[in-house]
Amino acid sequence: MPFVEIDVNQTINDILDSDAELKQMWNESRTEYAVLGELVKLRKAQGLSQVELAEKTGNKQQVISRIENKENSPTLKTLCGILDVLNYDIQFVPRVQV
Amino acid sequence: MPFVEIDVNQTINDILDSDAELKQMWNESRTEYAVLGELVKLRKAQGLSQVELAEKTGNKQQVISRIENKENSPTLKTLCGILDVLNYDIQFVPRVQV
DNA sequence: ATATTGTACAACATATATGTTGTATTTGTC
DNA sequence: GACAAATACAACATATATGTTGTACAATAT
Repeated sequence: MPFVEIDVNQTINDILDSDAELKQMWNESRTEYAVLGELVKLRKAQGLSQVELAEKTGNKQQVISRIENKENSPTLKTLCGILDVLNYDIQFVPRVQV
Repeated sequence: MPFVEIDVNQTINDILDSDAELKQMWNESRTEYAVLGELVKLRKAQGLSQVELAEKTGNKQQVISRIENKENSPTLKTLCGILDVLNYDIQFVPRVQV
């Protein structure tokens, strides 16, 4: 099969523009998913497994997994517990133009 | 009654140092409470009432109240919904020395 | 004083996050 | 392939966030 170049973002935008309801769902979860993606990066950057992180935060590996896989939306309490272990803080910053 | 100068932080530290269990609770909620405090500031800075913010986010005024008063720990979904309305993003930053 | 607005509180139902246990699947290494 | 570690999945119980309605309380303005 020959290579086919696609612009993923453009493709996503096309799809979203064709479905208002889907677009709303997308926008509603964009911020949250970005945060969770960062969280996974932080854990891996510190060489921690889900099991290790779970032990340090007093959670279960399964809980970490569900959060990282966006199956659950963690409470701020849980999120802060994780960030405490990773030695990170949360900051609110004015949104920049997308 | 004459003025009595006290160092609030020192007083808090003294109390916490005398009760290990209390100290743990304090540390566990410090990060979360700081975040929620910022959230209230952002809302007020934009001149929004709890009712207005609730309408814009699709939540109830009572929910906003419980979050701001630290009675509930909001889900990341709820938090991001609020920040979307306030036009703010979440950033993780390495913790600085307290 | 009355009215209005903003916020807090209370009780209960529902939705969802977490706890728990067990296991399956993936990934990497030998 | 065999093995171990890491991660994902599944089912169920419990804890807690949110939805909902009603109301109380505080502050402010008229």
